[in-house]
Amino acid sequence: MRLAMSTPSKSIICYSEEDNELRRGSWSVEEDNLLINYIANHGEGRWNLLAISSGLRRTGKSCRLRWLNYLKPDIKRGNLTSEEQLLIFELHSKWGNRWSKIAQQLPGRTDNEIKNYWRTRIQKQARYVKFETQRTTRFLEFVKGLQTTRYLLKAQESSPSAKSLQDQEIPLPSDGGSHYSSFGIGATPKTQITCQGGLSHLNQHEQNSDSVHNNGSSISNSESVNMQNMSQHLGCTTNQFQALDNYDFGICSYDCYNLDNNAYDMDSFNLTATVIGCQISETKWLNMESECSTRNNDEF
DNA sequence: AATTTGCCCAACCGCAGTACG
DNA sequence: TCGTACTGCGGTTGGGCAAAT
Repeated sequence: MRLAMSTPSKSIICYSEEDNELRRGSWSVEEDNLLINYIANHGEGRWNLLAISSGLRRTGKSCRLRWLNYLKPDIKRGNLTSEEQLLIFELHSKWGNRWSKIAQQLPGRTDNEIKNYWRTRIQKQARYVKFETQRTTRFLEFVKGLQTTRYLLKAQESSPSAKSLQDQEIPLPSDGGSHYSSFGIGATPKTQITCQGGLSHLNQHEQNSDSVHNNGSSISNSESVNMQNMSQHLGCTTNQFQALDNYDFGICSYDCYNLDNNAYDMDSFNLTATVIGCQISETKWLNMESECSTRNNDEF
């Protein structure tokens, strides 16, 4: 027989006194007191014996966990300080998900607490990076579109009989232009209008570039895209856009921090690092938490 | 005011290592 | 040496709560 039981923090489902089945879920105040008193008299350890002898209808594992993560007198409560957070980052960069080892370096903090902290912060971080990744992917698609446009221009130059560019249907990257419209560029059936903003830029570029760089196969460093122009297309300020280049989502910055050993949603980190290859400082990492939630609210 | 969504965190689960008979 | 029990660890789940809609 099961019944709902309330505790100071949450209601739980547990088993009634009539049966002898093990209890699960949240601990009651009475159970806590029982455990505290038992350990005060007999000490920690031998958890299975403790579970039986104390009269608690819990597993030894459950008793141990309750004691180590909650009842132990030296456990610290409250938010992690900035120093503790930085220490966690530093230790995690060294040891990865060795939570208990990390917790040993933070007196009063449990491995469970650190693990939870890491998980929630990393999830936020992953969402942030996904946002930037999407934006960056659109940017790269846009650049590819410019390359295609330039290729067609070259083709036109070498073939006087070719149709004028304004009359041509310019192939668009992947989904046929949705990326462009997502930049805030007018998405019209005449997709060349979409590309014209880039064309004027490219034409100017080509005047300044040598023939090697203008073979249509790549965009060289000297042909770096006009940042102001691109940031407008991307729907962000130039500073925001340039800031992307200052992020390194942990792959090699932060003490050669390696995200591959993280079990959480790290795909986006690696992807972004591959695409952007930029840098982020420690303080940016910490501060991005708030920025992330703001952006998510604004953009999604 | 009601409902939904997301965050936080306590607790559980499964596995691996160790101790012991 | 082997089997079993115990312990510890990392990953995951689920409920409460507050903010957002």
